[in-house]
Amino acid sequence: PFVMSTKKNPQSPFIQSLDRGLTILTSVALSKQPISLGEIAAMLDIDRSSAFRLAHTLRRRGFLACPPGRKDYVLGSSMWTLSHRYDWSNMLVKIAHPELKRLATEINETAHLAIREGKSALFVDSAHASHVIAVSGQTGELVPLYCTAHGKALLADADEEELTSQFGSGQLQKYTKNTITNLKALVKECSDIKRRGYAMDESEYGAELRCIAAPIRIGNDAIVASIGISAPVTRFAKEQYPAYAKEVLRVAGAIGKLLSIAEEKSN
Amino acid sequence: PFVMSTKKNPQSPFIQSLDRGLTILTSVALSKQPISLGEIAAMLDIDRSSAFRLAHTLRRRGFLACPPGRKDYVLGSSMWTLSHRYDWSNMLVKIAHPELKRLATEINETAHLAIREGKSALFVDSAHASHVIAVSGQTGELVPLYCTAHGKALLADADEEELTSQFGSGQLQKYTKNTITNLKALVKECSDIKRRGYAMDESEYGAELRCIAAPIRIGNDAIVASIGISAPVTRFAKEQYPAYAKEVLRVAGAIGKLLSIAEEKSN
DNA sequence: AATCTGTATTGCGTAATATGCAACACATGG
DNA sequence: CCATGTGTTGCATATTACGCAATACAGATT
Repeated sequence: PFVMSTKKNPQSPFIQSLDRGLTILTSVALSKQPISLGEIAAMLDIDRSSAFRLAHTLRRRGFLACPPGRKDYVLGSSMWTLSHRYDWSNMLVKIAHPELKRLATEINETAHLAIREGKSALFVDSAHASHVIAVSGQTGELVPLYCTAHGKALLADADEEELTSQFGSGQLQKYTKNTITNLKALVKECSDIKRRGYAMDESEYGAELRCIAAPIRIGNDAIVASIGISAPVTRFAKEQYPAYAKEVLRVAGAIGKLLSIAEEKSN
Repeated sequence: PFVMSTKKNPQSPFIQSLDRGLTILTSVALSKQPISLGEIAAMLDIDRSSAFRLAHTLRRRGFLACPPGRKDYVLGSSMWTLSHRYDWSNMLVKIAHPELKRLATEINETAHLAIREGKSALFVDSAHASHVIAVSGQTGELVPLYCTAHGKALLADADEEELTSQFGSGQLQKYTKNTITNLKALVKECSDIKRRGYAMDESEYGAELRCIAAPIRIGNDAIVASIGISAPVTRFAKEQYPAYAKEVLRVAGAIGKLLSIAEEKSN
């Protein structure tokens, strides 16, 4: 039980310096403060000169930048440009659609896929069931975050501070008699959702409409989307929540895992 | 359509394999299609095996991913996570604020900094002049993209296809008698703005308000924000547009350059 | 099925490359 | 002014990543 040998691992050939560069990138991105060369060197346990050359290469390519005047590093513009040029929702839709369809078929109700866009949730895909009376929520529609199942699922990780900065501390707009209008109540609701894993919408935005949604997480961490099913209260009884929750959670987990097929296979 | 600069620069020491990895990352991000190993190898003019090891390392770290079933590469979840965890607007504000203040002082009117958030422009910072009657636009306020100077500046690069997918092909909401409600007209307006470099708001959203704004570009390319000045028509005459434009363009360019201090200094 | 073609993946020797050391530059603060 | 902490560069060495070639695997063609 000693020495972690990065020596012979025939399963995964990896390029040391690239790997180190990516470690730097990750650390800088996750840190709220600019990171100095010394910290980088210490973190990787390498010489300062090596750290400098790596950081310098990242800077040349615009992945890191130095705040004007200072000499430590922050994330550069390339990260912004690249991740914005890339059509994430398209990729999400492509990967998630089969699962979305399976969910809709299994429950036999309309299933939706949503992402966050500013203060709203945006439906980016849906799969309809055989029912004639489909739920209104169309692909492309924007709905408020604080009073829909998808929206609240997307907010699951938000704390009071974040919610306040998003919605202010005043009253929220009331759409139906069930709409949460109080920020404190919203904070509680979010923490419940986070613990429970899924969010419910008891006609809080659209009348006579019930919805259940779960956040889709990358690496069991960052929330990137939500998936759920909606139906008129006439077809979707309160008693069905537990059964539907099970399915929705399973599918949300499955999609999250699919999105994370970044890591190598098994070895 | 890739551009590789193979220029040698003995002054700046850079790590070959890291640089190659970043090139791969960039290419994959900018390509609409998944990229195969062969293409990567050809692009870098290296052996397939080397390309494989680089790509494999990127995949291990989640910067690249393979679409389920397929064996070519798309951008991975790490890029999304990292760039979203990072507080870009905060960095933008920090870097741009001194320039924003100088602009406000020079023109002696309120200057605003905005970013795009979904279908709206979001004011993230402002600098006020000595005038008592300040313009309403407060930091944190959301305004429509298609009928404000900041919004239109942020849309400058959008083509008809993108505008249609954002606003649909129907009529746009009319706020004042000057509001552009026709998509065709908006397309024309955007191309004019792109050519001219700045956008104007002739009381198209708020009555009796004039505004001029210019897009802030990273590397003279991607639009990341907009900067401009606003004032009541009683103080901001049409004749002042050219003079104000000059200042706004200069400041927008300066901020864009500051944001791009990713590259090395002078060498 | 068997073969073939193209691609992904792995082993290995070698040479190029990244590394640590040490010297140098540069700023900050005493 | 020197002291001390950074960031930066030159250089020799061995570690590292490279290309080659062999192997594995998948899809199409016969």
